[in-house]
Amino acid sequence: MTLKEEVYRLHANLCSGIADPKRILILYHLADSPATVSTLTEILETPQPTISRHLKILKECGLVSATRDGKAVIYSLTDRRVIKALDVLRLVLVETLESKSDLAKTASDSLNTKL
Amino acid sequence: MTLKEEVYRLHANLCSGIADPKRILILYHLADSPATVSTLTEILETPQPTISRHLKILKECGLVSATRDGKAVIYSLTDRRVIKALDVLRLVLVETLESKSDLAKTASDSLNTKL
DNA sequence: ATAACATATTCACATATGTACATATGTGGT
DNA sequence: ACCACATATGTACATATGTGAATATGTTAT
Repeated sequence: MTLKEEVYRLHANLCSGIADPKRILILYHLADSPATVSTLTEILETPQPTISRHLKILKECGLVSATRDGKAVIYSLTDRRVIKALDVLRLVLVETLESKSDLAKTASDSLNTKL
Repeated sequence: MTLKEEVYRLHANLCSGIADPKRILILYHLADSPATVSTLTEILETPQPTISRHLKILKECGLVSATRDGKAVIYSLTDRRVIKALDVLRLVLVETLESKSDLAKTASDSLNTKL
């Protein structure tokens, strides 16, 4: 594999880190403020092991970082620019959807307030 | 599924559109200029059916659009902001890698010239 | 050391994804 | 109609990914 291919593979790997609905939700929650696994488990109403595994993936991508505080492990966003990039993609998504279905219309309404 | 979940699912689907090395390469090539399937097949040295499939996925995500010109089908980038977002992610990736391995150093050198 | 809590990992399973090969569809020229 | 070229699709296969249940690891307090 050439260096170029390797770099693009790494880039793809980073992108696959943000290619899951739960992980996007996690990232947006961490954008507001750092949080523990328990907190995210409650907020996302998802089993704790599932949250842990998603966080592990995000950490391996370098998207989040973890610090231990006693029993709890606090996860926080490594770089806020990732959220900026996600917002751009979201906007493009919304504009694409707007020219399609009814769901899109409703979805874009609910999203425009956040962007 | 709630609307919120649905929107995040769609967002994740868009992200998975850019979560493959070959598709990222395709997007960057289309960023330079529109191209046909044949052209991309030659440039990426990848079987034509594979290229067609990747383009289909990118089209379904709304990331590229296709227009037919005689026998050829010309694919082009739908929205350049996607490249902007990818560049941001690439930059974050490079900075993350810089604090890790030797590959990272070389990779970041070769990337810095492009960003 | 033990108990209680927070987080991480293992396993088994279903589903999704990428690929190559062969083949089908579509388009223009003769 | 036929042929040649460009693109798309069907099939089969290997690999990757997400999930829940059970369990393991780590941390603090007593």
